[in-house]
Amino acid sequence: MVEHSLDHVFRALSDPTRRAILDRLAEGEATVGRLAEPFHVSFAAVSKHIGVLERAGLVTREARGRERVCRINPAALTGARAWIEFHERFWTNRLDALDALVGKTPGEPGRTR
Amino acid sequence: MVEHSLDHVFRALSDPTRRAILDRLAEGEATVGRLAEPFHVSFAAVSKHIGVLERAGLVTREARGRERVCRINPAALTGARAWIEFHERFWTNRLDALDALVGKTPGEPGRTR
DNA sequence: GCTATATTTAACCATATGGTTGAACATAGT
DNA sequence: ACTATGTTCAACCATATGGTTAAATATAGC
Repeated sequence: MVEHSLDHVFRALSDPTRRAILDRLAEGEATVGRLAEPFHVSFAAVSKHIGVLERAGLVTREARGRERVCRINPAALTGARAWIEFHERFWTNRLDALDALVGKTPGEPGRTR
Repeated sequence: MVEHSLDHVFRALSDPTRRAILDRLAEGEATVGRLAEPFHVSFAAVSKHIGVLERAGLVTREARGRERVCRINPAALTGARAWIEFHERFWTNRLDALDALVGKTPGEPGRTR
């Protein structure tokens, strides 16, 4: 429900390691330790990455004993998807409309007016 | 067409100024100069931002005389949207399935087993 | 050719990012 | 209580980012 800032969500998604962490989390919840295993970076680095994901609202960390269990929060993605969907559609329509207006089949490069 | 790296696309979208530039471009093509007007940042800064968007494949710059006309390239968004859609759906299904399995209505925090 | 305009490039600055290692903290297990 | 384990925090480093201003480049127009 919290409004997850597009800034943070997009930023979080822009790193391949973080996307891989999300991929892994998609297979089910996991502790930080297990999340770190497949990556060649240090434990602390993964912890930081998870921090970024957490701040973006994409994952939650729950203390379970001395471990921290991470889970995914799909809701945090809806804002980002909505933004993209809207613009993708809007732009495409716009460009189609322009092309229709000009009656343009692509390939008149350098039209100077 | 070109495979626009998710890294670059998400990164480009993570900045509010750049998203605003895209919004503005959605209203139609515009020169760098006109794009820079509404923003309080310097001309060069906007030029750089456009460079980022261009490298991500989100906009194209075409030289028209001494001006550069920027246009939007919606196709560059499809990869990002696909990623989000897939994961959003996948995760949601997963979590639903888990909840169904456990017959769990949320609210048993700190379950130690 | 000279000058004005549009844009990029270069040099620079402050801060953020992603990475490291090692210390600190919290809990499990003996 | 002690020790081992899981995780975070702190300090640090290199590089990237977003911003600036000033110089360089390219074209338009006289």
